[in-house]
Amino acid sequence: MTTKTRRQDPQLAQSRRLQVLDAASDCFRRRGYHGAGMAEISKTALMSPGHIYNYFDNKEAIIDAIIERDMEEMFSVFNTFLQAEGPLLDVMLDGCDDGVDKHLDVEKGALKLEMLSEAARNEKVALALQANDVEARRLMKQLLRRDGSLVRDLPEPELDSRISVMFALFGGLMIRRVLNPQLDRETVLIALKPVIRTLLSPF
Amino acid sequence: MTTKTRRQDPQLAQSRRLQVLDAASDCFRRRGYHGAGMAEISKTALMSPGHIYNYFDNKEAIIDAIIERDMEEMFSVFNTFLQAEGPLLDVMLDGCDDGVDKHLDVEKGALKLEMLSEAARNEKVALALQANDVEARRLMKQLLRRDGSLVRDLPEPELDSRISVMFALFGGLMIRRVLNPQLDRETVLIALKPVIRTLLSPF
Amino acid sequence: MTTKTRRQDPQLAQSRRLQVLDAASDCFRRRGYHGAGMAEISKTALMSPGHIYNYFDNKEAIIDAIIERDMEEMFSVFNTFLQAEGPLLDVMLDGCDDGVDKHLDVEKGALKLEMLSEAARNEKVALALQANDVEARRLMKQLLRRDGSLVRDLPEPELDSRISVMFALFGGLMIRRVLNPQLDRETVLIALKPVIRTLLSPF
Amino acid sequence: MTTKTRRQDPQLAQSRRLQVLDAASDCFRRRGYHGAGMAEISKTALMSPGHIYNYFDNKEAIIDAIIERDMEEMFSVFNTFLQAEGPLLDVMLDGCDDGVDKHLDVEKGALKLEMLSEAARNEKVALALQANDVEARRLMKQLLRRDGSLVRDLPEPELDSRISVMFALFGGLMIRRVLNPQLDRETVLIALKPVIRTLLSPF
DNA sequence: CATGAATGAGGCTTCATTCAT
DNA sequence: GATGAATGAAGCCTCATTCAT
Repeated sequence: MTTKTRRQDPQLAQSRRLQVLDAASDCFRRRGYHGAGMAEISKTALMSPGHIYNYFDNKEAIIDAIIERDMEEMFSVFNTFLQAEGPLLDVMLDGCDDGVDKHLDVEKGALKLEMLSEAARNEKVALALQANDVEARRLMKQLLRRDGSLVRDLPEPELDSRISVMFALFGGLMIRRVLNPQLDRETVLIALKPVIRTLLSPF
Repeated sequence: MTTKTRRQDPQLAQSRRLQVLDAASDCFRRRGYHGAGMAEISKTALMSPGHIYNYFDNKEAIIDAIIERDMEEMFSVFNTFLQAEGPLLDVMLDGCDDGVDKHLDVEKGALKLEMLSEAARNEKVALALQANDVEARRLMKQLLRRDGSLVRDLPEPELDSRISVMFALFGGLMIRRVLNPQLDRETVLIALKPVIRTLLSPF
Repeated sequence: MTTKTRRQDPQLAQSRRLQVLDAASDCFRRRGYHGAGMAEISKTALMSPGHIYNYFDNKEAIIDAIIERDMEEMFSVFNTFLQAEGPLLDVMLDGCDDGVDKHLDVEKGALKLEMLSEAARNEKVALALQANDVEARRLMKQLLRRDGSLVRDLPEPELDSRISVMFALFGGLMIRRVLNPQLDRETVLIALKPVIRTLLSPF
Repeated sequence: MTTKTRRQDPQLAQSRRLQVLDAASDCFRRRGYHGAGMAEISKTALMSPGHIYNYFDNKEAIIDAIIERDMEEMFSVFNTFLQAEGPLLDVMLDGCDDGVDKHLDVEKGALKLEMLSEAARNEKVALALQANDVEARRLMKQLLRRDGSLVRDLPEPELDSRISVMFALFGGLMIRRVLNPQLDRETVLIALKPVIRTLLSPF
């Protein structure tokens, strides 16, 4: 039934790719990109090392794919915001809780940090992440310029700054989590919301 | 000249250690912890690979020492703030420029990110960084509680939150730099200063 | 149509074998025995990798079969000579042009050299090639002993020597081609024909 | 005594390089370039695999060095001829015996064939061998043009042809040896010398 | 104190071969 | 008969670490 036939099944191929991606994400998170060996990844993926190379050209292609997957996930989050009704400030403040949760997630954070530090020495990874970020900033700006935003008429550079600071804030939470594992969502939110309010209102 | 005894010159030993630390910082910055080999470090330090092991047990011990040194540097920054006169808000807003500069520095950032992602999988590194952070938060709180602070009388959790958010903000700048290399200090400051003002004033 | 029985069609089997042999010859020529993978061969043969193993036990069996086929081809060349009329010297000199062409052919040469160097370490290949050579020398001697040969009455060892030298000469052309790709047929023939004349006349 | 000191000893380095070269020649001969693994080479060289890479960038660099070594050996042979007195024909006929011996040497031949077939698919190896051959032909032509040569005044293309044929002849002996291991020097010489005489005299 | 030659485990990747379908 | 997904041993190479000098 589920396994109809094995002959050139794109369904299967896709599922195998995901298997590898999941396993690799896991391993990179736990051991880092360099620390995780293909052997471990293949074992985690319940697949022979050699077979992984039917789906990915090499180890780097795997992290590339992981980044791409991340991108898609992020876009969907932005889409949620873009489709939300009402004043932007409220929408964003409501979204804060989830945003903090996501960025305090220790597992996701470790993987993201791993990719970021890999980017510092791996041109290709850097470019992928940067392309991703360009898009994220574009979507964010769209959000800030839409109806119901208190900052929709501010000049470009000021929006750029607000976006950078806001992104820094959330990105920085991943770092906080590593440096201060006790940090919890509620604590963060106390000061975070006022800051978000500042960033989404004219100064 | 100074103590001509041949055996164990602690002066020399210390200088040799620093030589290695400087070289290693440089290499880790450029190539990352895993990317930098002992061979390269030893060449940069003008010292044989073997000899490095007279000062450090292994590669990991080197990054531990670098972290420790980083800590000391950070404390001196805090001391500057603690000794500054006048209303805290002004002191901090003045300090912002330097703070942004430091956290946008691409080289330092790369090394820091490297250490952070190493922390995710290396208990010892994690503990060192966390200990450092505990101290940093303690010093920061001291700052917020001192005379001339508009938030000195706020309850503990609220201060904790403000500190975490502020730290996240600056830490996040390192990430921004990787994801958006064009980002410059002036742009960041536009929105950053209002945010700092928010964080240092009662809501 | 021909014998519609589904099971074991020797006709088809034979054609499949040839398909593989042609593909493999091609691949070995281009990439060498070790350089050509079964994947490439199977793609060239328009056949799945697994299916090849229905016709050949393993990769080595393929090169064995190729050698065998080469042998047959060579015999047919000799037969042409054996059936030619007229004084041997003339026949051979006429055949020279084709012989040079064949041995300067870069593709065939690459494959032959491949097999020769494989022979140096692969007993089975060596024996096949040697058996082939024994037969070639036998046919050559038949040629030299026939009517119209100026050397037909010379003692055995002398004929053996002439044969060996002549074979060395043509074999060596394959090597020349690798070492001196500019070498062309006309140039070779200038000195080759006098040498052949020497070899086919009493000293 | 022999081991004066280990500090940066170019003597030692050279001897280590040769150790590797000898071992690799041996292994390539026995197993072929692809068949011989670095592990086997390192074991044969009594040296760890890793250490080999202190002397050679990679496996290919080893075969390059072997080819270079071969070149030098060949040049010294030509020098012997160039320095010999008397009519060229006599010099060469005298040199024949050694030449045949060398080209019938089964070990050297296997290695040479290996390199030749590797050249068919490895550009760099091919270029090295070809450069070598250009030089060999140049030296040979020098020989044919010198005093005491019966062919010194022949036109260029005719000399080129004679050289190519002569080189083919000797190169072909390596092949003969593989295909006909019984072949011995004396047998070859019977017909070889008249051929050489033909090649070194006007037709 | 200092060197750098030497080691060898382990990393990524390839590829001949198998087998369920 | 035929497929191609899957295996895993083995290949080349790197690099942290050791040790004789």
